[in-house]
Amino acid sequence: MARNVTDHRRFGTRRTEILRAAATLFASRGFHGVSIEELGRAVGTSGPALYRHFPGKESLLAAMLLDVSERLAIGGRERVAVATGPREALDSLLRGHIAFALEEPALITVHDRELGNVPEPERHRIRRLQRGYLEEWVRVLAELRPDRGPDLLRATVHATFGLLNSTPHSAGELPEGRMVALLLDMGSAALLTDGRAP
Amino acid sequence: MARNVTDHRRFGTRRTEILRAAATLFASRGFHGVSIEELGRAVGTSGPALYRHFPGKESLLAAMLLDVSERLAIGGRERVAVATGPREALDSLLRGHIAFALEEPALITVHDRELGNVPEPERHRIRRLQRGYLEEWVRVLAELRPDRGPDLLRATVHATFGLLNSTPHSAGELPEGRMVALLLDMGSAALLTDGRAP
DNA sequence: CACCTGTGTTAATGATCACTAACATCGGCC
DNA sequence: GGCCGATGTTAGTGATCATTAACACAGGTG
Repeated sequence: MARNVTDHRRFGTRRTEILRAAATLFASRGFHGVSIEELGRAVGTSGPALYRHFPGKESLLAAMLLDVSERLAIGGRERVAVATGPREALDSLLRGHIAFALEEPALITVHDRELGNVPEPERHRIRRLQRGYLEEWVRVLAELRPDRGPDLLRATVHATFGLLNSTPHSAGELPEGRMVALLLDMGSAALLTDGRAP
Repeated sequence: MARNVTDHRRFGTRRTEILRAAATLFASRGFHGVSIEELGRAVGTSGPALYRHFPGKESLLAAMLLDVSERLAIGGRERVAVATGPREALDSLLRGHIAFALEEPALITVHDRELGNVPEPERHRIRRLQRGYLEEWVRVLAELRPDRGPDLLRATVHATFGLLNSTPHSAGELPEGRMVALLLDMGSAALLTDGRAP
């Protein structure tokens, strides 16, 4: 039978709770460094209960990365669609990514460390989503830096992601508002530098 | 008896060979994702042979991270000592870090992911070395940006490390020379931006 | 009330892992 | 030539792990 809305919601809540707990554990000790038993304990059950929600440990990771990648990709597309010009679009992409990285540091960390542990059908989908998100940035940046070729643009965006995603590792160094401002400044500067040293 | 130079060299070579192989394996699958047997196979022996060189898996990781941290810290100190001014010092720090990240992507990756798996006496030493390296950058940057407080400077340098260390993940996108130039540009821009949007 | 579905439990099970034991080989040195 | 230290080997060993089996129980629905 088809599951009704209430069931979907309840199911989703539990699932989400597990994914959230798993994210922080995976982020701090790595996928292979966390046991099913530990994951269960983190949500108040014992290990094997998780198999009611995911067919296996790898599927849990896959679901997590798929969700992150989708949120980033969809968010990016929406922000660009709404913006009135490339400079505004880039600024919005930056703000969105920074907000995400500060709100969900564990997810960001797992997202760019554990792709290799996702089994193959899903890995490909995640890669596609990540690539789509990157290309969204590249398209915007291409309008602002028409002198640069696509490979250079991709590398530029990649490095900027590295900058923005480093937040989890320096968490707590600065109050959130100042961290947002700093990352925005540094990200813009890194993306838009024309190569002439100041 | 004291080991003579030849023995030291041979010993060092084998040890180094193991550490190098371990670095690439740890970088791609994580500390817990690689078995002793695999580590051995990667250097042409079988698993337990490694216990002739390291007392355990964790000690192997500790030796690896200690070595990286030392090389970075010592290299940084030397570069700053030799430079004639802060701008030159910063440029030299950037070039040194970029060269390291491009030459040893696996080491850089393991270096900022696996500290948590190092047992306690060594973990503390590694942290101290990492901190020393960071402070070297902070001291230099403080001279160029006297308006900024130490917390802001630390966060700035941290984010820059994130930018520079992202290279392993975007390897092969650009020929090495252009990658160096790009990272140098982006790093300088990120470190020195004055916050006024261009 | 009977049943089904969602969710949990504890107790295997077989694989894998880090590490140890016992033994082999080989090169240099007295 | 015999010893010894460095470096291997294979065969355990006990722990831990992911996963499965068998069962329990609650809530809603027929």
